[in-house]
Amino acid sequence: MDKVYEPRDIEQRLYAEWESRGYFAPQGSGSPYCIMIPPPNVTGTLHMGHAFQDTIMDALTRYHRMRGDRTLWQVGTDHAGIATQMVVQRQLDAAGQSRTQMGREAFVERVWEWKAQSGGTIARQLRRLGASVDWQRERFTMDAELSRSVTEVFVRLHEEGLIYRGKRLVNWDPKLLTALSDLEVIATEEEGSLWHLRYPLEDGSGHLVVATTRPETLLGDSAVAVHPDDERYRHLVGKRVKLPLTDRLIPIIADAFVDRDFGSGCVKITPAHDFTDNEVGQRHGLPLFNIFTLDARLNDSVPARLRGLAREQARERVLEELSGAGLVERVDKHRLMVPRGDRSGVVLEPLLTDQWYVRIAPLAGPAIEAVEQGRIRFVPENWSKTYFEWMKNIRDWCISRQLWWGHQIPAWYDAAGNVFVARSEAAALAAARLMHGEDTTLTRDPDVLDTWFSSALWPFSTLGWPEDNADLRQFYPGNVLVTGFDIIFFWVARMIMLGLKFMGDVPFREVYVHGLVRDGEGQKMSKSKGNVVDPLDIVDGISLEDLVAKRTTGLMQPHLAPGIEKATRKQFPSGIEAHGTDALRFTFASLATQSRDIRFELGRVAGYRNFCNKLWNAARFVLMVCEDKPIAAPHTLPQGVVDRWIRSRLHDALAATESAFADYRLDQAATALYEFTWHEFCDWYLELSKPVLQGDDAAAAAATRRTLLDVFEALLRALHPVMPFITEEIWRRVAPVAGEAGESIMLTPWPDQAAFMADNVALADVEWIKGVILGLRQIRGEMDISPARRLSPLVRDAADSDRQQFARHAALLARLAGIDSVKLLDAGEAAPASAAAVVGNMTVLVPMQGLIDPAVELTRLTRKREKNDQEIGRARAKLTNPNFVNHAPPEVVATERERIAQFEKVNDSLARQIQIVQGLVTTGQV
RNA sequence: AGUCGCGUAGCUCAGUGGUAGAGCACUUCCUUGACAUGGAAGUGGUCGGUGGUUCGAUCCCACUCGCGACUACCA
Repeated sequence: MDKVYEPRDIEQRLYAEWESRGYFAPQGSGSPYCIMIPPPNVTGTLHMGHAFQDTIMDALTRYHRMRGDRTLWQVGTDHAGIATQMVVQRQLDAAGQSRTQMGREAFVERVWEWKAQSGGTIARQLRRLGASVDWQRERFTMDAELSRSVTEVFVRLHEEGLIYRGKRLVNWDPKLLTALSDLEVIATEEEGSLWHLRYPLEDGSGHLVVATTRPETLLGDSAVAVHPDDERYRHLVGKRVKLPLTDRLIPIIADAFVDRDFGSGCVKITPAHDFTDNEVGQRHGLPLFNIFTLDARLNDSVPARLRGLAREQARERVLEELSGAGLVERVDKHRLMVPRGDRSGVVLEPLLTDQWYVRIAPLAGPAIEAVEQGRIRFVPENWSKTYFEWMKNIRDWCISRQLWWGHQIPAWYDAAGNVFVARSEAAALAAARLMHGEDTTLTRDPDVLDTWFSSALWPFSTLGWPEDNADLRQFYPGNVLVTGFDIIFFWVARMIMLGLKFMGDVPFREVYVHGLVRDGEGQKMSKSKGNVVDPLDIVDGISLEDLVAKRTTGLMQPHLAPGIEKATRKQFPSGIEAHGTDALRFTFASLATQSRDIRFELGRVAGYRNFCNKLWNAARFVLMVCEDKPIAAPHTLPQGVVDRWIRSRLHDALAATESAFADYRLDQAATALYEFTWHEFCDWYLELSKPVLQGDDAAAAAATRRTLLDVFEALLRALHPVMPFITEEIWRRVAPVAGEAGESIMLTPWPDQAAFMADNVALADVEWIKGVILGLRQIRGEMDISPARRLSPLVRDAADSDRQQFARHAALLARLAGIDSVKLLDAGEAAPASAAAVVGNMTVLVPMQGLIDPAVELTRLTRKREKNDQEIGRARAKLTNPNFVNHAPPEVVATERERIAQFEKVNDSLARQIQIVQGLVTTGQV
């Protein structure tokens, strides 16, 4: 084995093997365990959020597979309607082609080509991460089978009256020329103005002042509203004003929604272009004046001179004309919430159009109950509040999009505009002809469904629904959904609603909501900020030049490139080193806390790369001392205290890891395993084993080899869910030596705690050994005594048990503490001038012999005593407080008394020692 | 406006009603046959502030300051 772990070649080779041997498919007869991957955009690429999420899911999947569950991690991709269509459209633009010229069929064909070309990227990237998804079952939301599910759901919902078509105000994207759902609207606070406009009263007796942030929509006003109790305007209610720039007379109405303290207290009502106004309009039976075209220009309903103006120009012109007429009273600066499309970024326009909607209330009720009743559990629990908050105020879901890429709505119209919703065109036609005659012809609704409509079916459409089959029965409901909080509404809630509706059961039992990965400064990673890190660049490494190129090409706003380049060069002066997949995965696991934001820092990955290397070298050691050497038979219980100790510690580490997995606390699992591997197994056990392995007792050495192999092999398995590659690579070398059969660590069972006994006696003994070693190391460390220098310490106040321990562990102490001999002093026996370490009830003395500066030793001892004094002070304060003694639980009081006794004992020794050393310092003798 | 979250070592974060932890960084020493991507020792924190509950609060409660996210029809 190489001295340094080199993941590069190992990872891809192992993954190919796993996949080709079919290890990822559900196996065995254990209870089913299923995770549905949140399907990434088929033409997308893997980002840090994916990598984080996939690491969590893979760790859970591998863990459950090892626990014997019949495990399925369902993989697949999403067609991502708007996003994908935009990408292809941009490609066409660049090539000087136009979508509309091309026609629908050719365009859709073109998108499929793009999918074929780029669709494999994210799958390849998933493989590099080690994701143990079952590729045999890979699905795509526009596969024939899944499309069939979509149609089926649509038709059934329509039959039940839960899908309807209606002309309503909808969030319209004037750039993409499609309707959007409420969730696709990003409300941003922006700087704007509040214009105070004068609307002349019909009778010429003056004017009303109306405050608005959108003066151009004045052309579509139907009324002016005031609060019914507003004394200033009460007498005007029922009268009319002359709408400026038009000849229309509009009424002054009273409605309690008006806030008297905002603006002038008078609101213009534009029912065709504002959601609130629309409701007011309905309440008061006001007419709707649509003044915009689909691309947000003024239409023919406005005065001829204004027609065709884009809404921004329209605003200018309207204001010009109003000020010309003296109708602008004043303009205030005003911060307002502006609705923008989450894809296009342009300001959305509430527009009156025909769209399809899902009547959501009947679906939301059961979905709320499912969570209330605990049939679905959010982890962390808090997210259920967010879920309830939204679900209880949910509004009908606009599901039609004026796009070409997606599931076309299964609705057909005859010439008279009658609509036929059916599973196929033939069925629609049959129905139409039955009703309206044999010569009826149909045209299909051109719209497609919101991408999230098909995503909502993912937990059952991927398993073959509406067919009934074994997979569906086994793997629905899934066990856990792993997702970010950003799509609780978009996806989680909708899966719950439709799962309950069509499967009669929840789609998953638990929803594990993880945090969002941000950069080291806490900024969201985005291409335009230039702070994106490709997870595979952390795995494989990347040169600075390549990184700069990657970050600065293909920018939507090319002018940002220089800034991005500069920042990148500063942050990564020499590019990014290769860290390997396992190091990255371990990093993600360690970051999987319950916090909402996760700051990703490369330094952390480097730390875990070092951890991989540590494990690698532990393997080298284990192999070196075990290969071709006598090894005790498996299942022989070790007698050596150190062997028993490490087994007991592994027992605890496994318990901690298991409970961490059960709680979705991968950070705690990672910590438990890291801690055990590095600070117990490597730092102590490997060192403590050396004297035995090199000693004369062949039987003891063979027994230690057994434990070494047992513990290490089990450790590899415990680490495998998080670090699949390195553990597999090492396991294949170690398993044969350990006498373990099997092709792959992937197929081994999760280590059994019962095989590693808890052993309190061994724990106490090793604590004693460590105490002596640490005490001596401290003296060495602080006195700068060379490790090469052997010591011959003396021990004062040794009890019989201490004597026995010294005798038993002489070889260990000789090696780890670097001591030649130990002399146990009798009571009252004089000692030479020494540095001292208090260990339990005894004091270990290292004769100074010119090695030790008494002054330094004096400071050291004094500092120790001061610390102890603080503890004693605090403990005494408690114990002298009668309230504490009377009210605190007796065991707490007892512990406190013990502590104080212990500290005092130590301080007695220290005081004695300080006195001696003090003497040396003042006399200058050593 | 409403809902939720965060504030702990220089940095990034765990954590607990009774003794405050990790990683990185920092200081000193060490090329000891697993590992310098290493080993040993060490420095560093009135746990945002105030008040309350309690024998005891970093932890529970209230208020407050600072930051953030989400939801929402103040034109």
